[in-house]
Amino acid sequence: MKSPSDAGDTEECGDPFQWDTREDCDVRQILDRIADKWSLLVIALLDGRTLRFTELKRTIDGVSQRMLTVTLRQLERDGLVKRTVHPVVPPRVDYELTPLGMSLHDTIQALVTWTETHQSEVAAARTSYDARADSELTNAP
Amino acid sequence: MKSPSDAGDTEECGDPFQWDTREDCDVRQILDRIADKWSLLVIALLDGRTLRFTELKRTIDGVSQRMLTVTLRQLERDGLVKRTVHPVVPPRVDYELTPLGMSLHDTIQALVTWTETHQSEVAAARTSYDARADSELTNAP
DNA sequence: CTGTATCCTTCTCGATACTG
DNA sequence: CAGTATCGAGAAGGATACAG
Repeated sequence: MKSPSDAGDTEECGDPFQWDTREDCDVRQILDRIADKWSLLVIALLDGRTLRFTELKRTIDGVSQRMLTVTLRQLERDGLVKRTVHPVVPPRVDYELTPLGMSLHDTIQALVTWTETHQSEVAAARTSYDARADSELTNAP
Repeated sequence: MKSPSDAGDTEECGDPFQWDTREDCDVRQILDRIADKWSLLVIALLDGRTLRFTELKRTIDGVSQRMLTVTLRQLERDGLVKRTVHPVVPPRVDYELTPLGMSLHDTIQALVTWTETHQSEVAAARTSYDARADSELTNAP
């Protein structure tokens, strides 16, 4: 079901169990990029609207100016985000999703939704695991 | 500095525009974890089957023994992967998705599929971006 | 306002060696 | 086979200053 051999690509990822696990594969490179902490948040936030640099920075708690700039540049380079500079003073730069970015947004949003839905289960699992590891340390020094 | 001065701020992740962007939010923590490079691959590979440690290591090109161990421990702690130790010699440890992990797998797989489907578009966007940046450099301002 | 450039700390990650 | 432990290189990331 995950045969990547449809884009006329030269990658020999025909094996459904092996697909793109090689490091030099394009899919791996792209996956590493969009699976990025900040990229995920930016794409999730640019949900059908335009935001300015400062708005993004203010909304994403904890992001530094540098990392936001770097992230936006990467997303722009990958064709996921469109950057519009308005020649006014003070400068105004708008960011919005491209059609490609919008198609990715649906998937990203599904990931966010899953996290929101199952966060209590994950938290419970962590507590359980930590308790178990703790008792093992006590019982078997 | 994890005090976002939320004196009267409510933990309201239901807001579609603000949701979980604060760093101390559980969703952010979990998102950072599952958006991890290796976690993504492991979950994608454990698609309805059981794999041994060595099988995973051999399949995921480029992963070190250390990172695979760390990743698997995290996934086990989060309740996404079940680890089964068989008391035999030589040791045999099986890894498989838990029901919670399976529910996440669907979303992860969608992300992988998106990447496979759109990798050529992303590659084209990168080429275009690089060419544009290059010509700007040539056009010495 | 929206960056770029620089320095510097942090911490991930890989290589290696060793254990049950 | 399946880890654990340790260490060092190098990247990631934050703080700051400054420019357009």
